[in-house]
Amino acid sequence: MPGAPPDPSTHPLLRNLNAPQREAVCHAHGPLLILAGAGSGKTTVITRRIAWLIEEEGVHPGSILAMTFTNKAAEEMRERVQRLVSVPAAQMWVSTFHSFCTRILRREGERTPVGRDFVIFDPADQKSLMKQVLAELKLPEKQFHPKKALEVISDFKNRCLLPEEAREEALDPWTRKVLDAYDLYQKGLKNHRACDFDDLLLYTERLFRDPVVQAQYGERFKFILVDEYQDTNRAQYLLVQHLARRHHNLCVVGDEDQSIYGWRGADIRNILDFQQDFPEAVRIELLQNYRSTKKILDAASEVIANNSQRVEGKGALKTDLGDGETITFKLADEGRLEAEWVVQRIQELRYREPEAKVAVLYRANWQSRQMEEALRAQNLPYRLVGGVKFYERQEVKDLISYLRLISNPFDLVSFRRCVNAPTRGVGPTTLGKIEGAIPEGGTPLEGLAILLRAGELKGRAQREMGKFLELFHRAAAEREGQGLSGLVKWVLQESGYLQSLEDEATLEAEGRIRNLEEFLSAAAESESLGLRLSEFLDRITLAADADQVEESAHLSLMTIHCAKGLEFPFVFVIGMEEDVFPNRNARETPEGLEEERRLFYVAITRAQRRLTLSAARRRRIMGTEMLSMPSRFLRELPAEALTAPIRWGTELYQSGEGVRPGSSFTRGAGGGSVATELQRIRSFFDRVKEVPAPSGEPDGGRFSEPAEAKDPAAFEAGTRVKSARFGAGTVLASSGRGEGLTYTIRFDQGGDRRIMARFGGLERF
DNA sequence: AAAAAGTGGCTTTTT
DNA sequence: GCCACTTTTT
Repeated sequence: MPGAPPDPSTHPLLRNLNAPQREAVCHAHGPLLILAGAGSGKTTVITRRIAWLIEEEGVHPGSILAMTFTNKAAEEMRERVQRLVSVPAAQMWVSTFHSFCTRILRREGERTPVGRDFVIFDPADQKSLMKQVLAELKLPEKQFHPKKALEVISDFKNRCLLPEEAREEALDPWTRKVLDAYDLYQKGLKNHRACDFDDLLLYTERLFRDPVVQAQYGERFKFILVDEYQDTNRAQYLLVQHLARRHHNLCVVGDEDQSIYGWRGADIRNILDFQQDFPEAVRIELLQNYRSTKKILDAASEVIANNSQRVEGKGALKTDLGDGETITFKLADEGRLEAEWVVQRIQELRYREPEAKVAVLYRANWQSRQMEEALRAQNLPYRLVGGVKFYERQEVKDLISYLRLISNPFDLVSFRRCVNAPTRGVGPTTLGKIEGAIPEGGTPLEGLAILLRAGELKGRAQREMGKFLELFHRAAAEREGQGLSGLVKWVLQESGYLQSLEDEATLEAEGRIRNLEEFLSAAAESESLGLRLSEFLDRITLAADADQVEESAHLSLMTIHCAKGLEFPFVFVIGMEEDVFPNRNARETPEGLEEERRLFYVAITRAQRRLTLSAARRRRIMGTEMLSMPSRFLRELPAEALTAPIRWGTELYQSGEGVRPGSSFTRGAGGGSVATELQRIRSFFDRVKEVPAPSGEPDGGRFSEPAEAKDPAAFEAGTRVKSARFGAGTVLASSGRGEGLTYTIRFDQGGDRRIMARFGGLERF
């Protein structure tokens, strides 16, 4: 209570906290910005602050709202708060933005276009609907990729713009066409009574524009907390503004250096401008790091110092954990060898510390494959996070489509899926008839019933469709009668889906049955939590990769995005190569590059004791052998980070201070433009063939082997060539042979092209 | 209509 | 290299 500050040595909620942490915990009223550096005990501070509000300020748990980005983070937060307080914390609203919005829309949903019994479309459903839309608009998929269109639409939605509003912006003709698709896509969603992920935020934000609704929820949530504030997009930002307008008790926690979701519409300015939004805001910096040793932290600081988009006047992270080990870097000749080397290091580590927790981190999911192969070869168990998700497997999606159609009969996408799974003799023709028979504002099942009554279906289709329709009639009763898992079991039996898999009697079908059994136990678990069908469906489509991280796993493989918020004593970051990390698509713009750098910062700061980086000179990407160049981020590491200078190509390469005199590498990515930076790297690459590779170099020395060395006339990767049409360039890779021999060439004037040897008129240059 | 065989296209990152 | 999509065969 107000008055003399509690004695930190006696109050349990302040025990073992440093000064700024204590300040943050005790701050109750008014806007608060907590800049929480990596490993600064953020979660402890957040949970204790909530506990403080409840215990010391007498705040009712039901008037506290906390937003996170993953379900796992939400659950952890709730549990930890519960352990600190004496009253039940169940009434606290702790959830992801998306779950929060779902909850609101299910209460207030009669005011949105989709009502309250909507389904949530996952990306696959979205794509399926978008394809229909594009076909209807006669937009060729060649120019209008469904995925691309959806991305553009998602950008608009994240900025809270509906089609009509988006149209007011100055747009190129292509985007205008996409807006037509947006319009029709929204209508399609409405017909399906469906929301996509972005709609959840968009509709809720619209709802809160209504002063009455805003007052209602604004009054209710007296204390609002947003975690990972740097990752909020415009819609989330506005949502929070609406809710906080009444009480101004808004606490946001974040770290602009860990903003890595710009591609999903996150706007780093939200956190950079918080103090402008709330001039009375108190700002607290948590800079004491309790996770990593000094060398790791120094490396992180040096790397991130190259970014310009940062909070002004923020201090640097400190640690008391000692200098620790030097960061090491391994350059392997080839991707497979890189993976094998990492596995070997892990085995050595295991020998000394059998219980050591290790993570292998990478930029993109495809990089896990070689690691997995190498791990399997050594029989090392590992846990893979992300990749092909459980709920995206074919058989699981099939089963879900039944459940969704039971839950929401307007869902045509699900209808299309389950109507012929297992095969019931319904092809495109029959499906077209059914869809044509759907009455205005009716459901696909009604359409089917009409068709059957009219005797339009013959033979197998007629028999099977009769049974199919009956299934859904009986489902209503089943849904009441038995629990969730009972319903799932019933659907598996009655639909004949399980039977058809059993009949297949293949190894693959067996695996699918096992997956369905796993799904069944997921349903049973949700049932025991008292979830209803629609809530269960929400839960599984809003489940994130990061939710399945098992902290108990001894060896985890995951993307850096998935690793955010986690820590491991031993961390490997693989694939430290240009075009892999930083990713090829991100390096073109300064913002993209800065985000990649933040991603690297996140990767580094996951490590507690030892950080190991690795790269490969050569690797197969998309089936073709590619040469790689060192990631520019390697150069941004402190000079001593690389234990010894290494050779990459013909250059002597060392981090921190550029390379030996005369090299094309110089320091300072922060300064030069992207173009000059690229030019530098390109010229480095071009020099490769000019100098003969030194021999006796333990790391191999040679820049590369020819990708496919069989044709005597073939150009090796790295060869300078001239094309009549495109001028001079450097061979990056070759594929195919004989007539089909094709080179990938990076031309000096810009752009990579694939050119067939027999047409290209290529000559050595 | 369903299964098998062939072709092209392309991969960040995810709630 | 893999997967989604298309064409061919049954």
